[in-house]
Amino acid sequence: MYALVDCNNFYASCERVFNPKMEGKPVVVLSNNDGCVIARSNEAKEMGVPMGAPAFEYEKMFEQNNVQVFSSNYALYGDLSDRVMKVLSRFTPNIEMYSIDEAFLDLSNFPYHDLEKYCANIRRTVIQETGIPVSIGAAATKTLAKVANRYAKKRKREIGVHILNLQEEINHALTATDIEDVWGVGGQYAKLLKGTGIRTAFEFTLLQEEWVRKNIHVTGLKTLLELRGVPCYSLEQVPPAKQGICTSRSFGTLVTDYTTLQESVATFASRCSEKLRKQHSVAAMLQVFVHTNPFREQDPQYFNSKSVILSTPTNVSYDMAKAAITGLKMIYRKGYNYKKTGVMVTGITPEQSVQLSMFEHPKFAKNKSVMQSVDRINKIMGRDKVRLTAMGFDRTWKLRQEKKSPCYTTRWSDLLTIQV
DNA sequence: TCTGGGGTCCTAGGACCC
DNA sequence: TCTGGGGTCCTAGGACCC
Repeated sequence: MYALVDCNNFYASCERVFNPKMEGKPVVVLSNNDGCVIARSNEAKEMGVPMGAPAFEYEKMFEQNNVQVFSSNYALYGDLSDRVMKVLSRFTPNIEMYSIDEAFLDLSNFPYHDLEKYCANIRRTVIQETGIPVSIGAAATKTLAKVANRYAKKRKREIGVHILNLQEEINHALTATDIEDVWGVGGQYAKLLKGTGIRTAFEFTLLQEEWVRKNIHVTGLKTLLELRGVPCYSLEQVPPAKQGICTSRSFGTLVTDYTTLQESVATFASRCSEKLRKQHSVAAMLQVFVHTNPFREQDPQYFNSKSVILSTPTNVSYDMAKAAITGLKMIYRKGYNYKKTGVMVTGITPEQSVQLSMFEHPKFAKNKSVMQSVDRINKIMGRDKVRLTAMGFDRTWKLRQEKKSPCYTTRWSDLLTIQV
């Protein structure tokens, strides 16, 4: 049996932990740049705020209904996520941290008649020790555990736990699940399936395997089998090494000049290098992209990207920033309002197994110790305390974040004070 | 009239997830 | 005026190899 533990309305719940006045009130959290709604409390959902809603369209509605609005605070969410995962790890050694707010637990070794109690205990402990409410669904496959979790969240809100074990119960839950709510079925396939008369997860399980294989490919077939109780996905306790790493941002204001774009691109390249060093790997290729704002239809639009091959795979900030700037120079065009740039690195391999370039003088040891020192200083003194000049110092392109809550758990100056 | 067979690697595009 | 960011997998097609 797999259990899926999913934090309820995670970002919204995080905002409430240190601000209990918001209990029972509508809360929404916005994406970077305060752009879209990416998390909603139940109250906000019930008021009809859709996922992904542009914040500016709902500004009045938020005001009229006293909705608490927050910019996203990833330092806070990341830290609370770690705490939740730590609590879960006490209940089983076999855990897969699937996303910032979800974990699969392998409960195969637990006697089946205790499962409901055991899950209820997990749920109680998490909320008591972290303040984050969770829902738990358990079943024989991951996809069915997802179904069970959704069922627990929607129909058993008070209990918050649902176990799918008997075929009768499974069929009932599958019938109550719309096809577009199945894990692995997105908008496009849901449309296709509805076109052929399939509306629920249960109806989907009755389809022929060949048809699914042909029209929704092997991923669809795996979903079908998982819903029938045949496990196709196992627990991934050790996250596989990343194949690509990307850092990109939309700008708070539109950018037209080359220098500012270059500063942003150098910053993102440096950030990618940090991420690579953190996982002890190097990248062989770097891609830089720029684009204008597609929502401003009156503006001339420009999307472009350029790949740069790194002669020797690297994770050294200045090498990568240099490559990114080389690429940017090739695609920069005057006369556009740029909205977003980004840097992506691929061809990722372990640091220890780098193939040296035939024509380059090996200066690995030196670069490595410089980077290690920079990382160490920045860890103690704060991000970008030591930085590349190319990154600039003004950050005129920075994010808009007007409603960010304090970093209650990761910054001394933001520590909550209580007056008695 | 006829034109081999069996591969790999890379990229782009489309689907999906949170 | 204002519309996020970071990933995965699969397939098809082209270029290449012997």
